[in-house]
Order: sequence, then C-alpha cells, then structure tokens
Amino acid sequence: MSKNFCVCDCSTINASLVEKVRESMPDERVISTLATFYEIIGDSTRCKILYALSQCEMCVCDLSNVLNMTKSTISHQLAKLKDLRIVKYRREGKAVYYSLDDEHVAQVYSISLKYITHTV
Amino acid sequence: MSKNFCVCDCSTINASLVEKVRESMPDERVISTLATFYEIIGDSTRCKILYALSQCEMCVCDLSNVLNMTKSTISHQLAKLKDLRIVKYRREGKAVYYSLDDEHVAQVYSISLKYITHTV
DNA sequence: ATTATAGTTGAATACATATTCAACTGTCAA
DNA sequence: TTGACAGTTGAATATGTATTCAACTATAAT
Repeated sequence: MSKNFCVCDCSTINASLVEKVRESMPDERVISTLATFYEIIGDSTRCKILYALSQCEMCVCDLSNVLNMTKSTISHQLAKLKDLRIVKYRREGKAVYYSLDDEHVAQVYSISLKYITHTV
Repeated sequence: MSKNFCVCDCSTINASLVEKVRESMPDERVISTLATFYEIIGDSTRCKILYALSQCEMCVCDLSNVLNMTKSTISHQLAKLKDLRIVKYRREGKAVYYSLDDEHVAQVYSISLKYITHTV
C-alpha cells in the first residue's frame, strides 16, 4: 500500500503522512494562482511600485520618477500587476492613476516586509 | 524644483509626493531581498513544498511522493528554499528532514492563500 | 570493504521574462 | 484639425530559471 504512489526507490516513506498531505493539498488551480501572485510581486521593480502605491495613488509619470525608470518599463510592469488585479486604475484627463486593488495585498506586503527586515 | 528628478517629459507630476515616497522607499537591499523572497516562493513546485512543510516536517522522499516528482527536482528546489532560509533541515540516518524555518513564512503563506482563495 | 539507499549537484535543454526601442492610442489645448 | 502630452503595446534582445540526466557524496547494513 505504501508503494501505490511511490515515485522513487526509497523505503523510508511515511506513507500515511504522504497520503494525508496529498489529500489536503490545495488543488492545482489554487496553487498555480498563488504561485503566480508571488511570481508577479517577486520582482524589484514591481516591489517598488507596490511600495509606492501602498503610500498613495500615483500616475505612471509619478511612478517613473519615484523609481527613476522609463514610462514604458513602468507601464509594462503595471500591466502585469493589473492583469492579476493587484492594482486598479482610473483615468483623469491625460493621466492614469494607479492604486492597490485589495487590502490583502498591502497586508501580505507589510508582513513580508517586517519578516524581511528582521533577516536583512 | 519639480524637474530635478524628472526622467520623463511629463508636466503633471506631483513633485512633493514623488519626493516623499522616494525618501521613504525601503533601500535597494531590502527591496531586493523582499523581491527575491517572493520570487523564490513564486513557483508552483515550491508552493506545494511549502504547503506540505506547513503541515509537517518531511524528508525528500516523502516530498517527492507528495508532489509526484523526482528527488532531484525536489532537492534542487529545496536548495533554493534553504539558501533563503525559508526551510531548515536535519539529518536522521540516511534521511534528511525539512521543515519551515520561520513562522512568518507560514503566516505570509496563509494570508496569501486566504486572499487567493477569495479571488479564485 | 561492499552494496544499497537517500539525497545532492553540475551541465544541458527548453522555456520564460525584464528592459529597450519605436510606433501606436487617447486626451486635451490652441 | 493640428500638435503636444500621457500612457500603452509589440518585437527584439539579453538574461534567468525549471526540469532532466548522469554522476556524485553520505549513511547504514551485510
């Protein structure tokens, strides 16, 4: 019974544990979404954008000045954040203002920052 | 004054805001560490490993069975998690047991999962 | 010592991604 | 309607990464 899911040549498997964890594992779709979420915020440029937006709503131009990067680069990265609904936007005349789309994002970000600040 | 940090051709910059956010921005080292942390957990395989380890300490063999992947793949990914001190390990005979290295990781993970589950 | 098990590691492949550049759309003012 | 500004987008380049494979180390048993 311990072998019906064995993909390796080991004999020290904790079969009941493996089975239990396998069954409680969030399904592929959830894991994939979670991983993509982290992947998208796992980039220095986008981390800086998120920090900036956690302080205040800003237009692309403001962001490009805060980060000292071209509007094109910022816009490309904002598009990724927008696709994942991590940020939202509103147009006001010629300017497009971005902000965080969900308080959970700010929450995750602040806890992570606290954790990281401890370890750096 | 609003132009001494302008990297684009825009005139609608909120200069005082840009300056304020620029100054309060965590320094490059912190941002980089934070981004790397997210980048490392931003992968389906490693997300699954973290979920498994959030349930219980496990050896490489257990993990490879939970995830249905080779020991080599798991070991490569564990090495990355280990490098960032996201997981720790202990040897017991021939087996090496891995576990989460810091409760903050589990905390970040669980908040994110809650957030994602809402959106999926 | 020899053999088998548990895990690690380096190189190779295949794939994904950040930034740049140039061309584009949308909005406003003259 | 023409021009300027604010932002977006596609292609190209350069770089990075996950997985596989084969060879390796470390531990235990015979």
